[in-house]
Amino acid sequence: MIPNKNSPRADRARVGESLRSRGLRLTRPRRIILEVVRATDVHPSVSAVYAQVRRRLPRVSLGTVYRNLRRLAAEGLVQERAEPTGLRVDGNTAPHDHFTCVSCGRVRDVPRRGVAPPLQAPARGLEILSHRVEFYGRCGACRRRGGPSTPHRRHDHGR
Amino acid sequence: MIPNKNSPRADRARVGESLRSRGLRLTRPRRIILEVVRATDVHPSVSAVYAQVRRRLPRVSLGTVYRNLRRLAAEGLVQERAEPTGLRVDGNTAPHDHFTCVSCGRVRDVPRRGVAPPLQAPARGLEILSHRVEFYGRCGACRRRGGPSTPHRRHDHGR
DNA sequence: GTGGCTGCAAATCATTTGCACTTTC
DNA sequence: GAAAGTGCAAATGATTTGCAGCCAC
Repeated sequence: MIPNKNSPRADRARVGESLRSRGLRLTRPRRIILEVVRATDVHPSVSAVYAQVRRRLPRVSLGTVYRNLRRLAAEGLVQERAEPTGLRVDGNTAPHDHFTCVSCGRVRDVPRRGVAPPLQAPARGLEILSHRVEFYGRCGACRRRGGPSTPHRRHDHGR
Repeated sequence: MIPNKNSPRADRARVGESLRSRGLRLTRPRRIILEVVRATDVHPSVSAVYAQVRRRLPRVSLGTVYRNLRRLAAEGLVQERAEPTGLRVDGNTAPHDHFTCVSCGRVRDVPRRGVAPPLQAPARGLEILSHRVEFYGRCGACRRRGGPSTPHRRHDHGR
């Protein structure tokens, strides 16, 4: 929801730098796609990204959006999230966890607490490189709106 | 991998009970689907489930498998997992976490440590009902096979 | 008996891909 | 100028759905 508070100019410079530093060609579609994804924290679907990008670049194709998101994810510049409804993108590269409201379905970032809680292996022989934590529950708004949980889409904690 | 160690007879009884207790009709396809999912911990894809069920009931349709998995998930008898490759099913209803090997791609259950570590809200105003933890790293076999990580499918921690 | 469930086939939706043309380096 | 990237359209794959008949209750 809360979009990036930095100036578009600064963002653009930072985005260009991110791309260049990974040896990615700085094309117009690519730059705009990354800017769009970084400017939000709502974990947009691919078509949402497409729609946004299109505003600035009416001739982009959906295929280009997919290709670039995949590439950007491979370079670690964004994270892909497979949700039951389809692929979504997370432009927040800082370590953080997620909270999904089972009532309205919205996903928001929450700070990761404890610097690196589960780094030791949860079972023998496993080498842990990273981990993710997903919380499920009801957000403030839905809780206030009262009543028992009214699942958004099946009470599906299974992405 | 390690299939259910209980006798098929006992499983069948338990499965029947699970279904009946939720007011679900005990149909042959439904019962077999649940048995199949419960008999493994490899988080099979839908078509893997389909293939297994088909062995015992050659005329089932893929549609029936989908419909039932969705229904069973809604009743909390299985968990659906959206992976980048498609829907997968987790028949383990006990609380547990997951480990995904970034090298071979296999997902295995790992015990949840600490009874209920993150029950307090990670941010104000949120009511936490449940949570999931996913670990990523390399499994014993892949580690032994040596060398630096060779991602299975893009080093995608994003399900 | 009848409502829920099924098999089948067709429909839908997301994602990927081939190719000729642009653009970046 | 060459390689990488793009737009477009068609292909692929996964999942859903309509419908007529079947089965559990």
